[in-house]
Amino acid sequence: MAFIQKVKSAHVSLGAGIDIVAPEQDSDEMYTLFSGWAFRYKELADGRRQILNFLLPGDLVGLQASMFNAAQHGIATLTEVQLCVLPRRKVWTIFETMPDLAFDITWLGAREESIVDQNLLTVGRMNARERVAALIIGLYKRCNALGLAKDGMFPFPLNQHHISDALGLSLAHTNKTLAYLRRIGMFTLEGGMMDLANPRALQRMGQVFDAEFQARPLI
Amino acid sequence: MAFIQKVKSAHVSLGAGIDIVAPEQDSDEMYTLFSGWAFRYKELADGRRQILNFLLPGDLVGLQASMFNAAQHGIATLTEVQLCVLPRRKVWTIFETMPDLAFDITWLGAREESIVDQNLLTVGRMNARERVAALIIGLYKRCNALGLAKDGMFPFPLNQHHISDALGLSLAHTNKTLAYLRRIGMFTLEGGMMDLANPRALQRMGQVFDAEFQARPLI
DNA sequence: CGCCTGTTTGAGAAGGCTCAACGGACGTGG
DNA sequence: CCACGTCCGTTGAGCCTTCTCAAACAGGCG
Repeated sequence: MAFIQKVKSAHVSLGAGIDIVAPEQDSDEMYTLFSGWAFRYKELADGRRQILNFLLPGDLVGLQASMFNAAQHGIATLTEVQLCVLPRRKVWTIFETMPDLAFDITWLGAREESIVDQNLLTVGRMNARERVAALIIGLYKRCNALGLAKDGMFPFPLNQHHISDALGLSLAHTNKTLAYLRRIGMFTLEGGMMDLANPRALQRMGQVFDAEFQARPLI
Repeated sequence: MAFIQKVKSAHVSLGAGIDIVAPEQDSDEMYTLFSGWAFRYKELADGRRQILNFLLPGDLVGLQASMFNAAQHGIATLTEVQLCVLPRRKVWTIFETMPDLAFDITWLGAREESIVDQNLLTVGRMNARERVAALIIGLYKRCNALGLAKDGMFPFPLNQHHISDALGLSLAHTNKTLAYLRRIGMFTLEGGMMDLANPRALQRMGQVFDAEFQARPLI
């Protein structure tokens, strides 16, 4: 967030369920997410969709797009969103004149990759219950770090379609798995607020380790 | 590779099947892969392993590790390997004094993430045959770009264990899927060399798009 | 020769998928 | 005010892809 404050320029507001960057699009801007939720995704030709990771306030939007000629993925909003715009050519200016900010950009990129890594482990090697647990607890921890959670409660703007596409499961099976976790009392969800009765138990089920992403001292 | 040449300092050689960075390890160095193959991976407590991506010559090794206090993943060699060492504190020096190289580091990080993105799509949304095809064709294309492939032939140092751990499949099913692809004449494999009879057909099966990773002009 | 690593194959089980239908909440238009 | 469409969540039946478990085989090496 400190990073955002420094580079802040124009704000842009967008509604929920909108594509910020379409797949294959040649976007000319990089953004930073100031408020709201978004997600990155990829699609196959026949429509199968995989959500790569969710973006929360403070995350960089479109770093890849600003490095390559065409984005390899799409980005869409989950809620209303406020973006801080960063014109692409300014990225290079940052590298030239503000090495500490350039370092922050790289750091944010590395952190995002680390999240995608974790998602790949989840999707590749966990069963349905573990996957759902890992997703919920992962988002909970990120909300917690941002001060958006309070004793087990946090905003949860995903629908079951998003969950299944993030976890590589079918919609029907996602629903049944959620029903199971709800039945054994792991959570309740209403009005877009998730309420975790026992985060520790959910964390065990999701096999999530504590990754803190502490910045290293630079020297 | 141009990047490597500029930062080249000490060379290190390692044998095959060795951990460069163990999970959770606090590594003090970043490397760049000069020759040979390696891979990044994550493990669950009970031993299930997911390979995140494969590293070929020119790839950065341990960028995440150099940004965070503890690596969130392990890195191991697949073949004999030559590394160029880059002490961690020198990373900061690069950002301070060589913005173009700093940009290259960020670019390489973004490209690696883009590969992990693709792997997540593959593992999350493709069936076994598509996954194997996507893996083989993906490695083929990377070898091609490095000049390591010649009319459908390229080095393939993975065993079936690596393939199954990269694709989120069981060893047995990986074997049967490979047998199927071999039976219908998609490839032959002997002595660590993969020979693709019909790369186009394999590419269709793997639903792999052409991602070229062209660097954007900086301004 | 025996052992180890890596590959192959089969039988049976099961987790997850597909297809189909239904219900509730909400918004829109007549 | 009601009829209708749409979005989202729910549920059931049956199938099938993939997994687990087990055993056997091939090659390399001490």
